[in-house]
Amino acid sequence: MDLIIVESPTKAKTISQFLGKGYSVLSSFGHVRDLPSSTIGVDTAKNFEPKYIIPAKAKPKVKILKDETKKAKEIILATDEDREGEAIAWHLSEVLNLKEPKRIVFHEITKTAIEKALKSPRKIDTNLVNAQQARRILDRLVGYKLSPFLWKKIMRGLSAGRVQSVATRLICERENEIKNFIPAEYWSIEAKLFKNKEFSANLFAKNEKTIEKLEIKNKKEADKVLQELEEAEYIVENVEKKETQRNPQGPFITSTLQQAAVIKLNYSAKRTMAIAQRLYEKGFITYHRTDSFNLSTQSQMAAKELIINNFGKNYWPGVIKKFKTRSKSAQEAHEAIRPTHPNQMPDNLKKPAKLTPEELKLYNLIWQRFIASQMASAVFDSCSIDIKAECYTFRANGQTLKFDGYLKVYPTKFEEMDLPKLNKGEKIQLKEIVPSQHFTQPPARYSEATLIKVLEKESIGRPSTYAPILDTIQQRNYVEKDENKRLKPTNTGIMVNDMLLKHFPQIVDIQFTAKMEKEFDEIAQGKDTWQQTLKDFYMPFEQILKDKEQSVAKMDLTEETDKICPECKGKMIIRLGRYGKFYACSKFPNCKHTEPIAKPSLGIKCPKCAQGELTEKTTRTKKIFYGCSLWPKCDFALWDKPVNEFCPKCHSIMVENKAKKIICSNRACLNEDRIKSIKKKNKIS
DNA sequence: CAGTGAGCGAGCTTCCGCTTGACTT
Repeated sequence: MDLIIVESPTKAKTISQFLGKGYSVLSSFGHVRDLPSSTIGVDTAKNFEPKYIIPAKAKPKVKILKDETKKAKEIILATDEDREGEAIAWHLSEVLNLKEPKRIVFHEITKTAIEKALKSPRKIDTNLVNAQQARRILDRLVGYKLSPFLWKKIMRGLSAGRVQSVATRLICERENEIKNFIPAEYWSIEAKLFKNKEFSANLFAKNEKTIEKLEIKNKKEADKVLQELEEAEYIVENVEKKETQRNPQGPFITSTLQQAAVIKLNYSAKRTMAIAQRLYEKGFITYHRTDSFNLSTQSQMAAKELIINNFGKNYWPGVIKKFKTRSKSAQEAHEAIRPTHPNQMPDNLKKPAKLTPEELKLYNLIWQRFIASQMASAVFDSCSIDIKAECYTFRANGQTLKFDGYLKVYPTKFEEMDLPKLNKGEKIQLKEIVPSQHFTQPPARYSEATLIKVLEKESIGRPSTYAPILDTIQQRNYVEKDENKRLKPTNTGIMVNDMLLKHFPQIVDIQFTAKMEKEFDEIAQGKDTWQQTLKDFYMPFEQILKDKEQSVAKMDLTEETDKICPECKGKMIIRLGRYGKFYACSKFPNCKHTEPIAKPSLGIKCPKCAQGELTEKTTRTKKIFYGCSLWPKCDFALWDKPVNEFCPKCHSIMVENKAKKIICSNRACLNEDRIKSIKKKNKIS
């Protein structure tokens, strides 16, 4: 029996179905070795020698692989064909002590692709492995050198890294643009016209021979134009008709799926990935962490058949549509995200409910996008009419849908406007002329969707990390979501960004990753060594770091207050401790008095001591809970937010749970209800 | 579920990219 090792257990399962008895297929669950997390694990003095360990989490998996390796005749490493996959293969061969490992690759999980791959094994690509090592070690050096710098100069627990620091920077800079934005006034002038039917045209140019673009900056200018138009005749100057096409977008890849799910379903990137994971495990979609638009020929033929059978021949474009990656850093180890069986229509999955509602919604989106990608373009009849009035030109634009094409399956918004049939020289009746004042708008804060788009464009982060990046910068409290789920920097985020921007501009440079990616490519092509690349980066970095540790002062984060210390009558100040801000006496260490900064009371008397009031508090891990203001005298506390109501049955205080339902805070009382309701249900069925 | 800062010095915080559970409500 031969042993094949892949990265994902679901992939292993699928492949073993294709191959049958002669093979055992197991998975590594991603990387099996890494640098230790407790120390830097890189000896910069010894040519950047890395120290790899098997993380505790990976140990049981590695043990299984070791045991199975002993039983197997031949070991075949079938990890993904990209930089990380090659490195995983190498780490596996090291850990499992493989003398001559066979390495195979495939880009689609189909029987033919795998059988073909098995016929042409190769050796592990050492250059590609070294490119990965350079990437890994660079990230470790940046992260584990800059973070401690921030601990020393700002406060403990902060972090910096090649990816998270740039993501934070983007959000901070957008906020600055918004803050510094000066709105500019401008005016538009619309003519409501009539010829057989009403339509409207916008003023856009003056002196049609020279075509000056017209900018109206204020009311005075607008009034002047209106005055000049008072006696004007409106005459058709030009009519242009043409057919325009709208082409379908490519099938989803991780980044575009996350963007569409935020916009169309209001799912966060994290939630989207969790749902996609389940769809993948249940066998409904192909792998969901990918940067490739490739589609298996099989799937495209299935799409063709489905399109022709369900919508008709004219909805099939006549050729198989292929989409190319725009991103230079794409590694294309997988297919695009598509339904594994295109003829599994979302509507047919509703009745015997194999999918949860959210799974079905996401599956539907993936299915539609994939099928649409293989469909014919939509066709519009568009028309542009120029109308002259005095020295001014108005333009009316119209379009009507002639053929819906792919829009039948993947609908997007468009406006239709049917203009009347007009001929050059015709005179048009003016109904009304409408001037309106506008102001230019500042750019919008990033949403998860728009930030991921920029990160991908700049080659920062990978499909497997877009969602975690968003989590990290929020968990570190650099960024938070506003009421519209848009990303805005916190004070901490701004502080850290300012510090990094001022002292380490080369690291938080938007281009930094792209530059390093070029270097990694050189290593992968054998044109440069990984040690030299790291040396070129690290030598100057180390020197700058040394200088900055000396020259940069620790930030003073204490704040003055009017509060007087009840013990020594000294002034109280606000200090920043491990668990956030607190009041401390300025006479410290002579006076050790401290007080927590209380959140406003909820106006509810403590049900336990009847003296204190309930207030919002936070645990050391920053989780919110509600406790008595007289702590430590009274230890009453709740996780859920209390409301000023009491349980009619047990008289405990009521709380609002996460589902925003008002329930009794007494667990025993609640359990009684739950048991009752379960019994009721059973009776009915 | 609840503590904090100085300094002493111990022990701890931290990166990115691959992959999924095992806890409990």
